[in-house]
Order: sequence, then structure tokens, then C-alpha cells
Amino acid sequence: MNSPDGCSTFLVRHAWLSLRGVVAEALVAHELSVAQFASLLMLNDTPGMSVADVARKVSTARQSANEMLAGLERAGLVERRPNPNDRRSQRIYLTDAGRVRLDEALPTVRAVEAKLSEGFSAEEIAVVAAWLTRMTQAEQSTTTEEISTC
Amino acid sequence: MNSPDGCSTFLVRHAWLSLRGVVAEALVAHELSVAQFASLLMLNDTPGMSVADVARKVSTARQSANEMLAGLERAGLVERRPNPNDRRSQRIYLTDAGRVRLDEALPTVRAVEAKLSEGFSAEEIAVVAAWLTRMTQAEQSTTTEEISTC
DNA sequence: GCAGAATTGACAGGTCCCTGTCAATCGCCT
DNA sequence: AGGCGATTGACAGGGACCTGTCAATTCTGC
Repeated sequence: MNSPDGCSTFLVRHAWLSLRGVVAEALVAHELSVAQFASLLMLNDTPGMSVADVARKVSTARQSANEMLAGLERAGLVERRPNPNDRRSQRIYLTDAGRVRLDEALPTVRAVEAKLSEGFSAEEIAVVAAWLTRMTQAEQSTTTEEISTC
Repeated sequence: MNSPDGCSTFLVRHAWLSLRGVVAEALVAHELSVAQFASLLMLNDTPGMSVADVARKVSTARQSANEMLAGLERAGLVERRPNPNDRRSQRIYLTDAGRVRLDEALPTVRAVEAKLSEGFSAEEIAVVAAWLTRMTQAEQSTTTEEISTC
């Protein structure tokens, strides 16, 4: 796919690293990490998620999500409330401050991303999105699928 | 770009995580980590690089590359030779075993990647590659470009 | 109902990678 | 020639994330 590497995987990796860097840079002014921003985004879209839900949504470990949400909670951007239907879990909601913070940060991030995609048509972007989504469906066999061969 | 997140950055991240998982799974049979495989690939393409060169090529920190190369060296897949032109740096070369290992692993990885891209035309793949490459050109301002505004 | 499997949030421990730093060396410039 | 910034490889220390585990709770099959 690419001449020097030859593997699209590392092209995707490089793109992710660059994008993360740019987004992180855009977020320092809002005192948010990339992961925190992602969580705020998810929580705004789906309020009342549990820690485990957030972890699944941002595809990270439960504990990582827990630690990061603790940071957001310390900053007063999210709050945990007991879940009346499930005494194990807690529902997590954006506070007003969290919503304000997200409303401030989101346009910045969107602007950065839009600027980077300049020159690509909507159809091309759609193709890219389709390809990336296809990659995400690369479900790795959790239980190792080559057991019998040995 | 994507309905739930709304940010292409996280779609790229998700794609990278999935790809890394799949590639890592394909590489366990060859006893290679994804980073090690990338380094072998780069060193095969450009033999005699220094540790710093490898770090830049795989876009990681010098020390991370150093540790990983130490692992490859312990496994006998690469070797360090003094650089006659520069007594600070060392030239790193693939050993015969390293070349064999790479020749074994590369087809596996390529097959996995090709299988994932099934159904996309060459033109579409080219668009994806162009977009990803464009993202990698998102040079983050190392020296903060918004100094004057405050 | 109730035993067993699954899930949730939290904890410990470890890994990977990064930043900051250092002496040694190289390149440039005068 | 010689000073000075930049680079290289190595070291210490820390941050972010993960796996493995636990009690508590919920869900499921009988």
C-alpha cells in the first residue's frame, strides 16, 4: 500500500499518532486529554453510561476508563450517581461545566479535522470512513482460532 | 464523519487498535511484537540505520527503539556494528536469522491486511492511502504556533 | 426459588512508552 | 585550531494502560 513500509497497518498507525498529536494540541487550551475528550463526547451522546460502558465505547480497559473518569470527576466535568436498577454500577452524567467544556472544545477539534481533510470530496471521505470501519470489524479471535492446527 | 463519535480521529484510532490486534495475533506465531516487526521491516528496507534512525522511522522515542532493538538483538535477529564514520552511533543490521524471520512473517501480515481490504477496489484503496498520508502530514507545531495570540 | 455463570467497580502488579537528563561525539562557524 | 550547538546512546523516573483478581450484585437455567 505504501512503498517504504509496505503495510497499511503502519500507515494507519502513523495517521493515528499524527491526529492524536494535533487533537491533543488543540485540547491543551481546554485542559482536556484526548481520552477525556472522547469520553465527554460519548457521555454527551449517551448520558448515564456506567464505567464499563464508557470503557467499551472508547475501547479501553475498565480500569483505564475508571481512572480517567476520576480525573474528569475531580475537574467537576462529570458526576457519578447511583444506578437505581443496578446497585453494582453507577450512572455517569456530564455536569453543566462538562457540557460547557465540551461545547468549547468540540468545534476546535472539528475545525482541525476538517482542515486536514480539505481537498477530499465527500465521496472520497465516505470511502475512507467505510474502509476504516471495515478495519474496525477485524475482530481478533479472542479464543485463538488456530488451536487445532498444532 | 461517523454518526456516534462525530470525529474521524477516533475512527482512525479504532481502526489502528483493531489492526494492531489482528497483526499482533498473526505475529505471535513468529514470536514478534508489532513494533519489532515494523523495525525489521524498516531495517530490511534501509540497512545500517542507527538507533535514532529507527526511532524516527517507526515514530517512537529513541529509548523505546533502543529497548526494542535490544530485544531483537537478544533474539539474534539484528546485530549492532560500530559506525566507522561516527563513534557515537552504531549501525544496525538484520542477521540472516532476522531476514528469515521477516520473510516468514511478512506474507502472513500481508495476507491478513489483504483479507481485510477485500471488496475495495484499487482506486478506493488509493484514496484511503492518500487520505491517511495526508493525515500524517499534520505536523504538530513543535514550538506552539499560538504564542502571539495571548 | 436457587445455584451457577456473568458483570461491575475497585485493587495490585506489571508492561510499554515517554520525558528529562547526561557524557561523548560530531558538525559548523569563526 | 577551537568554541558551541546539535546529535547519539544510555540512564532514571513517571504516566498511561493493561491483565489478573476480588467481593458484591445481577442474570439465567433448572
